[in-house]
Amino acid sequence: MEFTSLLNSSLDLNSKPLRFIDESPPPLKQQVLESSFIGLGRNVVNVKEEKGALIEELNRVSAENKKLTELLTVMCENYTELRNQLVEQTSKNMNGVENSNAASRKRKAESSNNNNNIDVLNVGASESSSSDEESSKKLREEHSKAKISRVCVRTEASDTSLIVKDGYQWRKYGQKVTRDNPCPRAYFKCSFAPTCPVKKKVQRSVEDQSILVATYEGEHNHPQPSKLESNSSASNKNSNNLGTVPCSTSVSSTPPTVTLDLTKPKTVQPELTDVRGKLGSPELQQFFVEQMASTLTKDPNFKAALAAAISGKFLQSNN
DNA sequence: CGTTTTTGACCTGCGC
DNA sequence: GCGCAGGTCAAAAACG
Repeated sequence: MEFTSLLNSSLDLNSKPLRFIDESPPPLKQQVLESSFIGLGRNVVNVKEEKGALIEELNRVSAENKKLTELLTVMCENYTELRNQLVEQTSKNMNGVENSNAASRKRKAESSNNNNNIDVLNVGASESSSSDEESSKKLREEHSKAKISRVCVRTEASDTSLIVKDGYQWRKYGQKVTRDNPCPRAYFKCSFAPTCPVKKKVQRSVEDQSILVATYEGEHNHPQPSKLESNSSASNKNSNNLGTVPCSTSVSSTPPTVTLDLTKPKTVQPELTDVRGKLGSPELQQFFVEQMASTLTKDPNFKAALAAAISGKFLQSNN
């Protein structure tokens, strides 16, 4: 079930379509022109009626504008609050809570699965179900060495780079074209600390090439560079990373991994619908807020009402 | 000049 | 043992 269908973002603010934009000027001018051909007395009466109607309309628009402003304020507050919760939660995870629950998955399954998004959501779900004792033993050894997590990042379609801004500093050490994906896979090592064992693989999704699939192996043995920089300097040259802090922390959270859009914060993330069952999780809460904002901004009625309200406000202030 | 990226070569694991 | 595919190395190039 599509979330957008649950949320009727159309506030019906435009049930009485405003006529300040596009439509209104011609009728007004037309009326004025027409009235100029009628008797002078009657013209004055028309102007007065018109003025009254306009004032009434302006009052209504002002009320709507106020409602909208309040709604937006509440939404912004909720968003900020949820975002802070997410940052708190994820920063806790970063401080070692996650260490006790090292996610694991089969390398073979990882490479053989073409559907990255589905893989992402199922990561770590059935790792120990293998009947092969030897392979599971190997897996356990592998898992004890490195924790693997995945994250999908939506990028601009025109963006051909394999760069995922997650707040860390990476050095590319290789690139390879894999068999099941025509897009090359890039290999990165964490270059912030020389001893940091974390590696990252980035490859575009086969199905949707605007989605970058980043696979992280291992855990950072140093704090996140972007956080340090943001603490030390306000004019951070890597200011892009600041916005991705909550996202990058979720990168290293335990699976299921969520898909995050680092470039379009308000874009709908359908992948998240599969984890909808986790009501109350910070990711989901943020998703809902983003979903609402997205739906509102995409709704033509909302836009029209907002534009009308703003123009109405201008007209009112001019009067 | 130091760092990062590129890219072909090489290594390793796995299936047959 | 051979071939294939994924992963890594390292020299050269590019960049700031």
